[in-house]
Amino acid sequence: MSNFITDQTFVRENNLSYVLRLIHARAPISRAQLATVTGLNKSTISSLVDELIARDLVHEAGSNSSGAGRPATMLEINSQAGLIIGVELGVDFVSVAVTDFLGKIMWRKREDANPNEDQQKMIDQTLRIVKEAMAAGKKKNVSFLGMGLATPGTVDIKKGVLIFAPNLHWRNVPFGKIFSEQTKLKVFVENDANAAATAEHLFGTARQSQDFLFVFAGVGIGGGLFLNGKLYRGKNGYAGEIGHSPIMAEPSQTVCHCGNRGCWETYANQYSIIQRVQARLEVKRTSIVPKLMAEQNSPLTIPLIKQAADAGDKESIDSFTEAGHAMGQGFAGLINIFNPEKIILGGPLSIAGEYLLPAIKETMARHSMPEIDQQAEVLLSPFGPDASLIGAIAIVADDILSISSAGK
Amino acid sequence: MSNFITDQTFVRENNLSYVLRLIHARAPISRAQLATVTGLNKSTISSLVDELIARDLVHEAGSNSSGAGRPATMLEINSQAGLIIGVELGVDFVSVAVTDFLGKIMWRKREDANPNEDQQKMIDQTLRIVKEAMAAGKKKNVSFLGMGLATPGTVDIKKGVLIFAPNLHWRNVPFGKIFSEQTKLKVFVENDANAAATAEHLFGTARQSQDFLFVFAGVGIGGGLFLNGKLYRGKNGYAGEIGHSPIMAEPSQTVCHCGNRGCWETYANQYSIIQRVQARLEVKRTSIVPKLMAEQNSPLTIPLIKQAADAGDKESIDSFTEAGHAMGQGFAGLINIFNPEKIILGGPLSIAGEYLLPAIKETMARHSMPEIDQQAEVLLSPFGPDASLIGAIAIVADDILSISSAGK
DNA sequence: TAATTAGTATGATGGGGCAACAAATTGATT
DNA sequence: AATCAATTTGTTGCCCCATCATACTAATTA
Repeated sequence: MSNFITDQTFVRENNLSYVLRLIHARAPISRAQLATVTGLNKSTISSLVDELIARDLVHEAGSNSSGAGRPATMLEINSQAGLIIGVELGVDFVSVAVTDFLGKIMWRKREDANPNEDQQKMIDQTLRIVKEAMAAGKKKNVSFLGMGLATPGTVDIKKGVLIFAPNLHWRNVPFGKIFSEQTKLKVFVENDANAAATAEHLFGTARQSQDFLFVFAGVGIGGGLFLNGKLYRGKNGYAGEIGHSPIMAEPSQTVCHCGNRGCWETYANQYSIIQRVQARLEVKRTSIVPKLMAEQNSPLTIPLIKQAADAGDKESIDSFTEAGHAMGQGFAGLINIFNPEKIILGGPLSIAGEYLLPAIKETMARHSMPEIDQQAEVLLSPFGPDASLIGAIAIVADDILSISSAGK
Repeated sequence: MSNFITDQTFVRENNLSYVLRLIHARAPISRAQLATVTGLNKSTISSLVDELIARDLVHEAGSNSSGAGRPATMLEINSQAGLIIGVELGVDFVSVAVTDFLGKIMWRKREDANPNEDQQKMIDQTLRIVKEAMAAGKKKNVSFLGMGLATPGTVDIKKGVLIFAPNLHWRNVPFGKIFSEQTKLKVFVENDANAAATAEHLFGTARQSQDFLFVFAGVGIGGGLFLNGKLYRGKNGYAGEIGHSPIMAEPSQTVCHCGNRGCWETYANQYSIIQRVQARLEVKRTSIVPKLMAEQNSPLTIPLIKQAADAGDKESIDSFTEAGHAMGQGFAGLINIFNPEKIILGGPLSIAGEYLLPAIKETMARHSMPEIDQQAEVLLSPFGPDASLIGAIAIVADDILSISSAGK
């Protein structure tokens, strides 16, 4: 306690937010149950709920008579409180989605993109899709609550500026300003892994968790650290660069794009898997991978390897398993450091979760302290490769659930 | 915001605590300055300060007239608020200290001990020294505020029970119960690295820091994680086992006592340094280390190697440097993950800080992402090998600074 | 003596707590 | 079938006590 000054306004907003989040996490729930769970007086709960209903964030939804006594009026989040636009700027694509307040997708679109070509072009492309999304949303008679944008790299969330995205080769892009001017919406910008972690907390497998890690595996490996019940960002918002911890998974050490050797992510990112498959193909010719590539006129990609693995291709399965072991080594280190309730794997690589997870768990168990390992659950994100897109939605929803627009 | 319910009592206690900590960190300070810094109304500050003075935690200390206007009455912590007993249970020693409320040592004693021999014997030994300490403290006319105990291993701080200390081979020791029965004091039990981190936050080099790491280097390497302004303990209080992250510092991988190979601490703990010196001695005979060992009739220890290094002994200096590089590799990983304001090195090994630090910084810079590294400061704990002993004091002081005895 | 800064006193506003009450149901009794 | 007690839900009115705003007193300098 005691990192900030409080007053009665804080008490009110804090309790409003607490109750609102409880309803979000445990709906349907009655006023009486809320009073029991929070320890607040029944009359206080009534007053808080009245205000939430007046704000159109909550509504009553029938009554529930179980046993003797007056039946309870159940409360739930008003999914029609407004629409949310989420944008994920990936390394080679743009995804946009429109959801209701509960994260249910109403509309979505994904386009390939090339950030290396021209920054302005990619921003224009994104703007165009966002405007399509808004047009689609306007057909419902509900207003927009805001827009969220998730991107790899470090972000100044207060200013809404992307500071530096190594994989995009972008620096100092004022996304918040650009998109709020064009959409007239409140725009939130967040790191992709942090956004995904928020999505798990609000909509996914970490709704009750205070301490969990989200591992975003794709071109690189990024981490969203949810600690003591909130995102941990570190001094400058750089926290979570878990991919660059030095580990030794194999004798040969690939040079990481960060310039070092032995970075964990060089053994476990999507490129490492493609390389593993390529290396196997040179030795062994029975794999169905070349055939699939020819049929689909496609380069060697993770979805294609996954497809091959599903068809029983040993080279593909083995490559995933190998990468899974490398991942597990990193997970072990994380578990020793954080003693989290959960580690959730998401991002593009997570589509191969069924092949990665057993290897991850095996190596993790071998390399982490037994007392800690027994406590930690490893899970696949229910949002898979869309984790950060849903994350972009989640950071908007989270702001509203916080009540106080001043944040913190 | 919004991890807990609040009410007016919370507001009062929180603000009392906030103001008390401000006075602790920035004394001497006036009411007017407190009002400016906190943003609270002048009358509110007056009321809070009155209560702190009534509780004997703060007192007025002269006035300070700078420029025009009525001179300010300066406030400071009442160092005579009471005495604190701190106990550090090390792997092969027991240290006890008595300090005033500001952590100033009034009395201290250290004895060798052997935890492998007999747990009860070591507890009895500790109790004996604690009673000596209390007798010494009673000569002043001030009462005791409480007792803190720092120990390696995982701790249930609510119950005051040591859950498991691998280095001591102890399990489920109810220190809180044992010592509070014998001393009639409120007893706090905490992990050694967490305690040391608290000491840095209250009395040391991290008084203004919200996000910093304490690295306790000795028999093992443990970490105290101070994140978002408070200690992070993880799901079961196991967080901070940073020593068991798998890294590759050298080709040969020593087996760690945790059973794995390649753990960071096996390359950087005190035993690794002793081994490095021993290996060098076999090759080269000019070192003064054997002479020192003979003169002092001492085995090869870190203090002895430090002594040799101070006398210019190349083998000793090189051994420290080599271990420093291994440490730096681990530090780099930590900085990438946490983006902390500071990393503070303490514990037995820190007496060789002047030899370790340059190597640490060099390797750290090479293995961490440049943007992050430039932000992180690496420091030696001002308490050196006593970091956890002062930490035991600090956890008692911290509880009092929290005002609310219900904690949180 | 005016200007300036420090600290205090008083009443206002509005949080949550408490206790009595009203509302809506079940189920046993008549 | 009608009634009444028991039970649970939710509301109302009053209280306590946070901080705030304002006006005040206090102590210094120029």
